Amino acid sequence: MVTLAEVAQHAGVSASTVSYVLSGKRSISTTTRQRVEQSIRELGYHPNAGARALASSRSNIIALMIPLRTDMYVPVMMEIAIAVATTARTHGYDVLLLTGEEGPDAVRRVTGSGLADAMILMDVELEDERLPLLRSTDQPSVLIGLPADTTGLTCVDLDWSATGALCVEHLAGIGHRDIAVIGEAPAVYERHTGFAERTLDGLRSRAREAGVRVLHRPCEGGYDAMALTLARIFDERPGTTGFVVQNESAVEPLLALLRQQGRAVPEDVSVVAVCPDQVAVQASVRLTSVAVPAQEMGRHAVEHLVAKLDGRGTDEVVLIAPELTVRASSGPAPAAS
Amino acid sequence: MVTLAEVAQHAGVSASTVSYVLSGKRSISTTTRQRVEQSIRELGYHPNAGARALASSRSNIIALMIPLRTDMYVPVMMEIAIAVATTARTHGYDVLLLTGEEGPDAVRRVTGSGLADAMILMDVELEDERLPLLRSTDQPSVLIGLPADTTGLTCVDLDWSATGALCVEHLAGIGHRDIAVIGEAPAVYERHTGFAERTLDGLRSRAREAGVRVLHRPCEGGYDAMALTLARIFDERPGTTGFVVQNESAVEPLLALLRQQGRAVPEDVSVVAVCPDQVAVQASVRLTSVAVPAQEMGRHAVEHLVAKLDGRGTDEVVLIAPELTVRASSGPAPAAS
DNA sequence: ATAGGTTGTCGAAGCGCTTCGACATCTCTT
DNA sequence: AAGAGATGTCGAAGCGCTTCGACAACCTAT
Repeated sequence: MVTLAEVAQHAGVSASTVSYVLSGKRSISTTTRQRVEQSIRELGYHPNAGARALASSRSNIIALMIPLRTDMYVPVMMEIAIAVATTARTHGYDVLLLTGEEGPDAVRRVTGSGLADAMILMDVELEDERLPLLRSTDQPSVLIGLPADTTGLTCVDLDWSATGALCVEHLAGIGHRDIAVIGEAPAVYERHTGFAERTLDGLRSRAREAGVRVLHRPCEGGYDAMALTLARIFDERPGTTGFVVQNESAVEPLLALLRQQGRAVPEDVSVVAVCPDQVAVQASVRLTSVAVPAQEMGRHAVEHLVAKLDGRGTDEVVLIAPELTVRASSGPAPAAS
Repeated sequence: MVTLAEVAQHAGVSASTVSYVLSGKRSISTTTRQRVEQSIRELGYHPNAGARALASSRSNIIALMIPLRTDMYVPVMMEIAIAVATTARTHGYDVLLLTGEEGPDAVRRVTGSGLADAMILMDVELEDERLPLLRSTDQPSVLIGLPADTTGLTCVDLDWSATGALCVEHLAGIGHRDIAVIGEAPAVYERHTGFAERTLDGLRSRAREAGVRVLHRPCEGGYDAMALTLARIFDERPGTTGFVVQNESAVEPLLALLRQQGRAVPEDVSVVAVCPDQVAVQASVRLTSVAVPAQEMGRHAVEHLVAKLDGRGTDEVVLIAPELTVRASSGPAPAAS
């Protein structure tokens, strides 16, 4: 293992000079710099992470807490995680993967041990039990998701409320009066996950304004659950012509069941999905959808965090504006018969 | 930030004693141990990760390299990643998330800097460019996936060749003579990803033995691609009655298209999928499938790695035996008409 | 020509921990 | 009763780096 001292010796300078070449925190003459860089290359030197962390009290690691649960759409999580990792690298940080398993203790452990310089939390609940810890520490953090009380926190999220409103707006705008919302699994609501509830709020308040009716039903993914849910919906509101789906694993079942029941999309019923674009275009009907901007969320989170770590940056809530793309699954409501 | 020295002072012992209490590397009297543990708790002490890494040259971090690509089934990756992270924690390790982006350089960086004690590599290609580096370093590593040459490496993987064989066996056993294989996206084969090619090998050699015909077609996921692929298959082999699908995003499109064409599953055609059980049971037809044991792979990988780090453990290739579960998508081949 | 500023380099201290050898006590043997 | 072996504790060295203050050496500007 090559050390700084060896590089220094090889280049004929002192250790501190090598350190300053590496960090750029003091000016170094061009000739010296080049000599040092040459030595670094020749010896294949890599600074030791532990020593660096100890001396500088900076680990250059960002912790990412992802949930264990699988009741949320996994590809979105993954996409965020990957965006976080790659963005972090461009700023010189590595990413430590923490699962929800440890719960709030993980926050304590990471903060206390200096393992990471900062954290990103996913799957935030409205009253998340990690928040008090976060507020009481001076370690920078960013939430992906919005808790009930955001004072003293930095959050990045899609504007779910606006997302819900946008869906209703679109459907109401093309004449639908009875809208059913296929939501996430019941457990998601029971946990009071922010995004699910906020979407619903947005949906409902816009519906009130637009004078349309909304029926919300949580739904586990899969065909059987969807069949049951759908039956109940048409039972209760036979006039339903618009669907909003916020549950990726319910999308395909819904389309298949509608088809099976002889309800044509978009002639008889319209469907708007809240899902990544990739899902929307790969479905059996190209779906009108509001995109979940997973990459953007991950990137934003890291960039805010890095800003904070650099002493720039402030606590703030960044809501990404939703965008609805009209595709083949929505159209004018059929004339009431 | 509480330090070891402060704990020592608080407990009225020397720093080294506290260290030995923590590590258990020397015997400590019960009374002293308790006093120290008490102090640790009272002060809320957490050992500093950097200092520890520096002094012990052990970071207690395992690096996990996951691919960037999204042409493989993401939930499986995620499941492995989560299994790795949770299993690692039970052994006192944290997980560093590396994306494929950096390529082989990431291996150099992590090895050289002592950031991680060991690595787990996913998405292994037959001639993976990271392998030479891995072989030339003494840092323990485990591959999830099988390269062409495994000498000096430890690998964990599903026995894909046996998986392919098993699928054919099942279909041939219930009378199917013409089998079509819907594979992963073409890019996966072009990259020479081990699992895809091995499955195919297993499929083909067993087919030869069983005297059945196999037609393999790579397929991007989604409806349009699947429609095209399916049309070509029936065009070339109208008598096809058995399908093997190794591409989660083609499963549902396939079922929908078959239904649409009036081919009943399993009466007219049988479908065997290679996918996680969850996908198999959530599909519109409960699928006969060979499970991809994602969790098991992740767990195994970590356990082998930890064994190596503890000085136990050897280089070896662990192939997990595939298991086929018969569900509702496969049945006797229709009598030839 | 000289005070005052830059610029580039160095030495040394110290980050918080692990670990080794030393040593003081005990507890058996014989 | 004395030596041998456990057992429990301590002090000190050192892991590889960052960073601070010091100080030459070189510029200006007067």
